[in-house]
Amino acid sequence: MGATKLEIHNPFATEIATTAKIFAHPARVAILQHISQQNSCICNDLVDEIGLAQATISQHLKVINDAGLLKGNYQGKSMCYCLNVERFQELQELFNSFFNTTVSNCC
Amino acid sequence: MGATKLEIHNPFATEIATTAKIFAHPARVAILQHISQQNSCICNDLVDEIGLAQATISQHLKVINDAGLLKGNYQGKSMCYCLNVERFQELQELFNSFFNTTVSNCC
DNA sequence: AATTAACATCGTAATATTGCAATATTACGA
DNA sequence: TCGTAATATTGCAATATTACGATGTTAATT
Repeated sequence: MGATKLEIHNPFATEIATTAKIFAHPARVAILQHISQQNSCICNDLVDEIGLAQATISQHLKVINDAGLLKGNYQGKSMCYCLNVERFQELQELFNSFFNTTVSNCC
Repeated sequence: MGATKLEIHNPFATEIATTAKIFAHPARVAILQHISQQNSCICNDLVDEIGLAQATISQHLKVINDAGLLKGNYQGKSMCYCLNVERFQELQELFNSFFNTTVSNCC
């Protein structure tokens, strides 16, 4: 008991929830904001900027990356974390389709 | 260790994350969808519809209500859970302001 | 007043998430 | 190739979330 009963919910609800989870932590939102504001690709200063340990930042980046929200150069010392704008807009549209189909019918 | 370090993040990131958490569970998304699709105010069939125990549904409703997303009649046998559309649209705009200010500058 | 319907709340168990130290791994430069 | 910088992964510990049974609350009905 206690675990999320994912399987019982409809696919759209599950998709919205899964997407929302990406943004459900301030560190991940801050990371996305920071990557967006950077003119340079070298984003190894996220640790200083966000104020969490390197392992923790790396973990959050993995969540963001697994969602398909990053692209760029992932090799060596000068890594590059850039926003995958196409994917980001996809998620925005997904949210908007949820918001726009959810209306009030009573009261 | 392990707890979310909420206080270290910027207010906007925290606000986005807090809002995202509301939608970060499929049951809550499904509840919002169902309330939206109902023509009647009497929403006591959520338990049958969603497939979770009454206590669990009530708990999720509390999260949704605490976010200001519900309005209606909360007394006695004929309760009414209706969507507070104004608040819902506020949250949509909050998300969109995040999406629209987060862009890609490199790669 | 007692009953009942419809929820809310409490207590607790199960699971998920977050955070970090320690330890890989990877690629570049000397 | 050796050292180093930059990041990923692993292995916990701490905390948060989810779920439900049991019980409390509230208002309409009998």
